[in-house]
Order: sequence, then structure tokens, then C-alpha cells
Amino acid sequence: MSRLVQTAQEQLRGILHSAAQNAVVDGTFAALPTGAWRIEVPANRAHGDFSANAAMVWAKELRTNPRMIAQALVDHADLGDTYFTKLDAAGAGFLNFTLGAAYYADILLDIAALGDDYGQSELLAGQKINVEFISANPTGPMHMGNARGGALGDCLAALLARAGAQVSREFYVNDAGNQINKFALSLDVRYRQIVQPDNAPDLPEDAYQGADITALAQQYVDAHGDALLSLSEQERRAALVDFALPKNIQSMRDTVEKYRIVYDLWYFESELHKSGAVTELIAEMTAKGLTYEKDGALWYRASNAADEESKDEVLVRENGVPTYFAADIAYHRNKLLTRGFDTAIDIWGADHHGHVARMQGALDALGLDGTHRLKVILMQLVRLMSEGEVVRMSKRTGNAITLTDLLEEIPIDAVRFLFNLREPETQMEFDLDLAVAQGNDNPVYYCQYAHARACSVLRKLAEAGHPLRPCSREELARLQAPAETELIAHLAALTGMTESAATNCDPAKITRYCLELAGLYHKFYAACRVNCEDDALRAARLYLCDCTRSVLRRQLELFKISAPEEM
RNA sequence: GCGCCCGUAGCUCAGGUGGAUAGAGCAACUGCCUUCUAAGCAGUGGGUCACAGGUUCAAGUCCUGUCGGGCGCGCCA
Repeated sequence: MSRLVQTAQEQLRGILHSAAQNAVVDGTFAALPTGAWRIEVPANRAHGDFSANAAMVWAKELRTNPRMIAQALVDHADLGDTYFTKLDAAGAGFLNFTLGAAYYADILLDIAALGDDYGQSELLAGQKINVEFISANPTGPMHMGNARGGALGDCLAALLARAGAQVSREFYVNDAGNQINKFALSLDVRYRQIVQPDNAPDLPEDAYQGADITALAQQYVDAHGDALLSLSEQERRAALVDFALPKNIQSMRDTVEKYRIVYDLWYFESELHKSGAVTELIAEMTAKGLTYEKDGALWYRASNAADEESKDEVLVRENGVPTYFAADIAYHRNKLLTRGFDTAIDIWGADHHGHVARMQGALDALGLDGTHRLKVILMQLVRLMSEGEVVRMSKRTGNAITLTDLLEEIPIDAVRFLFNLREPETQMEFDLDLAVAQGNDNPVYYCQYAHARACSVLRKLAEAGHPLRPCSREELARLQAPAETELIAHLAALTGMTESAATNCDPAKITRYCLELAGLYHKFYAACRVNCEDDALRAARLYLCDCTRSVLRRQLELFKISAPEEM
């Protein structure tokens, strides 16, 4: 939490501690209570700014009912030289603290002094975190699921960095393994269907059916004609893959760039095989006695007495080719050991959940503490809605809505914002109509509008001869209307929100924070006229506008969402 | 059959790690622009927190069971 919030809470603890001591001195309490209590923020702000549950916690050891204890504490408390101006007992024994104007004034001075650094935290300082996301299969175009993963991963990375971590964004390119063989086969069939239509096989059921495959084959024909027919099947397929795969990868890079995502590293699965990392890993696992041979394959012994549920897995197939699982262990070993990340965060579709425990277990077996150092965020799939109906997407027929299509139809601001409005593991609907709507139902516009409005006020008043100016603590303390203090209280909560969002790996907390901040600003705007007669009050309100504008812009831009000055 | 996720207002969702009368936004209705952006604000109606037990001063939140929805359980990735 921010310095000032922390200061206020320390004062609060001090007040209650002294009150309890005073109560012991005059005999009201038999002894100094020791039970640990907490500071909370009441759901209903009319109750105060903070509340403490000390009286309820202490009820047992003091053998008195909570209300009596609360009242005794109030009677023995001295607010003295603190930010608090009011303390009262309420409800079942809550102690409600109300902050005075000096606190709000100091919050604003703090925000102005820290500028873009306001809201930042040192919570994760010193931690190296790798965030891997999208990692779409390069054999085809990216789809809606990748859209959610992209928005989530990129914003999560930004959030962790804001909480002090050293963050690296990574895309894992699965350019090896079975799906590449399938890709090769599909391309080959399509190629032959084009160059020798009379003597070409049909595309097998389990091959890639998409129109993108045919298009790639056609591109090859356009560039090189039917020269491949004279080669062996193996050579022909290799040539087609060498031609098509880089094109697909480039197209992923282009799409991702349009999506405003910048990766620190594109890591190629093929590198793991070429460099010998997979072979090394298998040797290490074998040396540690984690493997055995059966049916000509090499198995990883996941099962053990402690966990009967775990199932053994194949590492090397009967044909000598390592499985995806083997490569993936090698990949994570590379992240956690070779490259020294403290934590690896992977964002996967929820359909991969079965893989999580296996992966962590294998890393644990290697002594890498996968249980704690590998965090997998499982995203539930997205249902695309339009005009109140589900837009069906089918991979098989090849008419799936691609990420590229989506980004062409919908403003990037809206996509990034809307995908970060819900927690990752909830099944969400993505409403196409809402995303393109330029109206009040679209949450991203609501936030941007609040920002533009604040900018406009600052601009207009400057033109009228009232530019933004520094304010004294006394001037800022004039901000006492409920709409003003509620707005400032929310501004004060930003750092705590950064920390909570980072701890929970949940960027949605930040988008919702922005929505609420925008709402409170709109309320303030309606309730308090900035351009009023009183010079000090006008200056203080302008100052508040500027702080709100600054925080809102910083948060939107953290997620690479634009904060327009005019709309 | 086994495992993971979810179930809160008509709809989409919050609910700070157990706290006070469960909150927003859409949708519906009613007001508010001669002054800083009406892409806004104010107000009204709307709930058996899926259901049943349990844990305690206190349960939407924790534990068990049931029902309903989504997704997994390959020498696929």
C-alpha cells in the first residue's frame, strides 16, 4: 500500500494500542489483550474510512461483550496528532475511524510529487519473472482464445513490473513435433491438388482443413511452380514447411505487434531439440531414476505411493521421438534453472488443465520446486456473442474467426480492456457489438471519457485564466464534499490495488479500478463545479482533476490503452 | 467413472482472503444541459447468493454432500 495509507494505518494501530493500555491502567480492562486483529475498509463508507475488529476479537479473553469493549476503547482513545478526526463504536463492536481533510490533502500532494511512479510498489522487487503467453500453434492463424491470452498475459506482465518485479515476456513457438508433420502433410496434399489435380490424394480427416493451408500451398506454387513434384515426398514436405512456417510465424509477429504486445523473447521449441537440451533432460531424469522402459518407449515414473492419482507419462516414443511433454519439461527447466527465473508464469487454455500437475510434479522431481515456481493461469474459453447470439467457431471447417480479423473489426483499446475485465478463470462472453459500440455501454469509453473530460476542464480553465497551480495543504483541505473525499480515497487505494492484483495475478482488478475511478470522477464533476467563485477551492479542485487525470492515464497506458485528451 | 473450473438481480459481472442493511453496469421507468465534454449525473423498481447440512461471536466467502453448466482424462500438443 502507499506510504500515506500505511502511515494512517500505523496511527490507527497506535491509537488502539494506547487506548487499551489506558484502559488497563484505570482498571477497565483486567489485562492487556493480545489477540491479533485487523484493519478493514468498511463496505459502507458512511461507517468510516477504516474499521478495526479488535473489540470482537478480544471479547473472549476479556470476558466482556464486544460492544462494551469497543465503547471502552473509544472512551480511552486519543486521536491527538493523527490523520483521524473521528472514532466511534458501531454495530456488533466495530471501531470506525474517520479520516480528516489533512489526510486527503496529503494524498493529493503525494500523487503530484510522485507523478507516474504513484501506484508503483516494491512488493516483488528483486524477483525475476517470466510470463509466457499466447504461444499459439504456428501451423495456423491465431484465434479468439489467443486474443484473451494475449490481453491477459501482456497486461499481467505490465502489472507485475509495476509491482516491482523484473519481467520478461515470452512466446513459445511450437515449431517441432507432430503438429509440424501434420502441417507438412496438409500442405503437401494441397500442393499436389493444385499442381496435379487429377492425380492427388484427398485431404485426410485429421489433417488441417483450413483455407489458410490451401492459400499457403498456392503461394508456393505462384513462387516456384511444380518443381517439387520431382522430389521425394520427404524433401517436398520439408521444402513446403520451410516455406510456409516462417510465413505463419511472421504473420503471428505482425498480429501481435498490432495488438501492441512486445515480446522480449520468441523461444523456438526446435532449439530445445537442436541444442540437445531435451536429450540432456532425459539423461538427467534417467540418472535420477525417474524413468523406466516399457513397450519400447521410455516412461517417466510419475506415480508414487503418496499420490495414487498420478499417471506415468511417455518421454520418448517407441519410434525414438521425444514427446511434447519431454520437450516441455526441458523448456521449463531452461526457464527455472538455465535462465534463472524465480517464477515462470504460463497462461494456458483451460483445456490444458490436466497438464498442470504433471508439469509441476516433473519439475519437483528435478528439484526445481515446480509446485511453487511454476504458476499456470488457466483461462476459460471465450464465447463470442453478436446480436445476442453465440458466434460459432469451428476449426474443422476452417472458418474460425482469427485474431487478425478481430483486431481489424474492433478497436485495440476495447479488446485489451474487455478481455481484462473478468478474472481469467471465469467463462466469459465477448460481445462484438458492445466492443465496437462508441457509446455509454462500452466500459472502455466510459474510462476514456472521464480522462478526456478532466483534460477538457484543465484546458478550459487555463484558457479562462485559471491554469493549474501548486496548492498548499490548507487549500487542498478545502476538498471536503463527499464526492471529493470519495474520489481521493479511491486514488489513495491505488498502490494497494496494484499489490493485490499482482499477488492474485489478476489484471482485471486494475481495469475495474479504472472503471470505478472514472465513475467517481463523473460523480465529482456533476456534484462539484470546478470553475467556482472561490479561488482556493477552484485551485484545489483543478488539482484534484489533474491527479485523477494523471492516475487514470497512467493506469490505462499501463495496459497500453490510449487515454485521449479529447473525444 | 475419475479430475479441474464455474453457479450471486431479467442479462453481464463485483464482493480486499470470515465481518455491519450482498453491490455495480446493462435493460425498464422518471428527472437534470443559458455556465467546466449529456460518451455524463441523480432517482425508482428488481435477490431463498443453485440446494441441503456442518464449522463460530459472525458464512456469498471455509468443509462435506446433492443438482446444474463448461472442460479434461492419448506413445496429441
